[in-house]
Amino acid sequence: MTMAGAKQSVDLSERQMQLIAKALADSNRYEILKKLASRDCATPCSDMRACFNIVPATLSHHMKELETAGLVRSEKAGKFVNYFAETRVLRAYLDRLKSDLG
Amino acid sequence: MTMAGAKQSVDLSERQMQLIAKALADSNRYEILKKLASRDCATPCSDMRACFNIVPATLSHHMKELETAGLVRSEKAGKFVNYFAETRVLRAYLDRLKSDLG
DNA sequence: TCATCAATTAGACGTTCATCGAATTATCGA
DNA sequence: TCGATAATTCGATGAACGTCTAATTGATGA
Repeated sequence: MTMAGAKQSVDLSERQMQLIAKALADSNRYEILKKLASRDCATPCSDMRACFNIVPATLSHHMKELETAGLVRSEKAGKFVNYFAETRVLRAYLDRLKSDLG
Repeated sequence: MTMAGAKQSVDLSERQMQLIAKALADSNRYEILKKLASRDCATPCSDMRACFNIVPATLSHHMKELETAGLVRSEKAGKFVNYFAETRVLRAYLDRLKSDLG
């Protein structure tokens, strides 16, 4: 039992560690995640299509990669989709890198 | 001017950020780096060939990738090559991720 | 209901990548 | 000097990836 009120810490599998590293290795995805993390509110899909010079299909592909890696969560809002950065997963990734490679 | 005696902090270019992420995305390279980081002493090339089920050419390729990313430094010792983990670069990478995406 | 718009999926294309065997370079000991 | 050993480089191959266009799904408002 950990401290009451503390957010559950995330445990990452080897597979997820690879997925995260791969997700961060593409500059478009990195910028997308950076933007998502900078606002801590919902960010609609179309907002990002305006920022990054990519076609909808490509953006969709990248968002899926980020979601599969666990770095991003999505919520449907009618016709639209909102995205959120999963900061806990990123933190877990950083902690793991530090403990494995520090 | 920073504190006297403090190691110079490393500034990473966008390009190097990508190279590091990509270097960490391969499981063989990750394990190699992990091994290198666990010993803080020199590790000969042949030591690693014994641990990972890789042919010399492939190991050479991975070490080059890690060196290009800046995560590893090498020193020739006669017929052999010794490798060292560049912990300062890794630390800089973690700091940068935290400040960009935290 | 139907036309419109948001987003995803499917399929294709060119590039990058991990891996290997073979050839090459470099160093050491006999 | 010469054979043996360590490591790198070269060239090839098959898989994975980023990107695009076109087709599809899903939801909204007229």
